[in-house]
Amino acid sequence: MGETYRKEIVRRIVKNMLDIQILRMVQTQPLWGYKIKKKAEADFHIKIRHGALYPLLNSLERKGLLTSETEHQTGRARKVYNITPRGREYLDTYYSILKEQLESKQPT
Amino acid sequence: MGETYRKEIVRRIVKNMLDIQILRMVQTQPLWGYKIKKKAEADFHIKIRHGALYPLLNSLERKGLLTSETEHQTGRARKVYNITPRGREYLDTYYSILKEQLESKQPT
DNA sequence: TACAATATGTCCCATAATAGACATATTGTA
DNA sequence: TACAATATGTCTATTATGGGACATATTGTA
Repeated sequence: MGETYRKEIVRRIVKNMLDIQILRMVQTQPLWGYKIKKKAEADFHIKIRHGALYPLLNSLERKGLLTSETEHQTGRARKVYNITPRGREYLDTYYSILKEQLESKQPT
Repeated sequence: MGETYRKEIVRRIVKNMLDIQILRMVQTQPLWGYKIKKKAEADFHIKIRHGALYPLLNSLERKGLLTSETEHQTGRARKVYNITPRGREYLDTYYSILKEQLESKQPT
């Protein structure tokens, strides 16, 4: 069927909205950078560079959309991220705009 | 209410998916560049540079997502754009990915 | 003892994107 | 007759982005 452009559009959305995709993943379950990388690569079939991901995670924490706790149990320390109320607000706003796009309304 | 991030997210979507927003507008009614600029600025409350818009419209036509007919009636000639079956396919794929995002599914 | 995998971080350079100017043409209005 | 609005187009200098290297640390395995 008409899935010619699927890969291209998914790629564009993940590339430009990677922070939002991270919020979506972390909302489902707390995750750390390395796991987010692996999960995003598996889910979206695109390559995520860690050199871009870790600075992004740090900036999301600075913006108050994520919080982190360092876990020392396994191997090298992991920074496990959780979504904050602000992060949920950001996601909810995103979802409400998507709904309007689907209803063919222009965001106001 | 929680609309703190609304402007920012709309801006990001329109900036990164301007071609898709153009397809959405043109699907509703045939439009020309100047009108698309004015409509996008009114609907999304962002500034659209014509120096970016016209090359984008030409590339959408080259890709077969839009077709144009030149109208000579009024003032300077207008290139009135219509969406093509390919353009509709592109939009439909976009909408199906948005639906998956809303259902919290990962695109496959 | 290497090497692969896990885990997080910075930095640079080449390429890509963007803002804004330059360019032209028509119509209506002050 | 200017000027604003309509209408479409290109070009360049600056800015932003991205790929990939450099860096370090731990655990498990061949």
